[in-house]
Amino acid sequence: MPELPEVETTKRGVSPTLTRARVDAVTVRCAALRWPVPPELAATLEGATVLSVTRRAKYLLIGFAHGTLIVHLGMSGSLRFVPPDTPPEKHDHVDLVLSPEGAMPTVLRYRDPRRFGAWLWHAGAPEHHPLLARLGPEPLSDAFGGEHLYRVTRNKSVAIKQALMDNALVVGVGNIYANEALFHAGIRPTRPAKRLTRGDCARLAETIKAVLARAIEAGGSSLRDFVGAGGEPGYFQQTYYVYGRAGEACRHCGATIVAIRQGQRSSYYCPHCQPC
DNA sequence: ACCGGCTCCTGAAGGC
DNA sequence: TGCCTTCAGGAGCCGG
Repeated sequence: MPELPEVETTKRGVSPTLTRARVDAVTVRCAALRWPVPPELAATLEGATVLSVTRRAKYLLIGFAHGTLIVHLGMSGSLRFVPPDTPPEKHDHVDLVLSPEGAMPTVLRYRDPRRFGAWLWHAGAPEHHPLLARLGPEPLSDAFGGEHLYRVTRNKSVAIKQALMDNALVVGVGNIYANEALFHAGIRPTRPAKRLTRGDCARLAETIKAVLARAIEAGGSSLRDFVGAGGEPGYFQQTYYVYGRAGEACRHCGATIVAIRQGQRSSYYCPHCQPC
């Protein structure tokens, strides 16, 4: 499932080819994503040139002179380049046929089996789009840190694990990295957010940054997958300390990792390393 | 303002 | 062996 590191890796992978490329054609085979792909998307993009590829939270922002293409990978979405005339496979929902600057035509192909992703168009500045306007700070930016985390959790009785996944507080911390960061900070996911001390928040903010930065670094090695017609781009298996390890031994102390449910999500923790 | 629950969808996993 | 059921998950949205 694409978390922020996968989206960042995807951005870095597609950006060199996509930037300054001209969109020659847009094929939407299935418009039924999380929200309908706008019917006029093809007419809007055809003939236009990509000016920039950026990321905000888990949204990829493909900038044009007249607006922004907003792409979200949802749970199972992926982007890759394929040669022109490559037959689409099941779940290949959208193609951008591109003439990259100084290179042969190629196709940016979007696959998304579960169709939780999104392809949207926004004519104004992307930061004013309703989906982006109320987002919290980027976790790897200086705007996010212990002080911010402390301040925004003071009135939150919700569990810290759920607070971390609230995009209004901080973006890009999904289920996997919320669990992992809490483990490394020694904080149990069920603790009410407002019960975290300044020190807890400082430690937790640092482990969030470290865990995400490390995953992005690991993702760099998969960038080669973007250039060929090859396999799945950007997703990388890492060694997790708690996520998905219910019943297994803690890598630090050997205690048995516990799984619980919090707000329709799986949480995992070590009862010894995360005492409360 | 806050918070819990629902929802979209399909592949994978589990049970008999 | 195979079919049927259950479940996970990002995150917006709605109702209390």
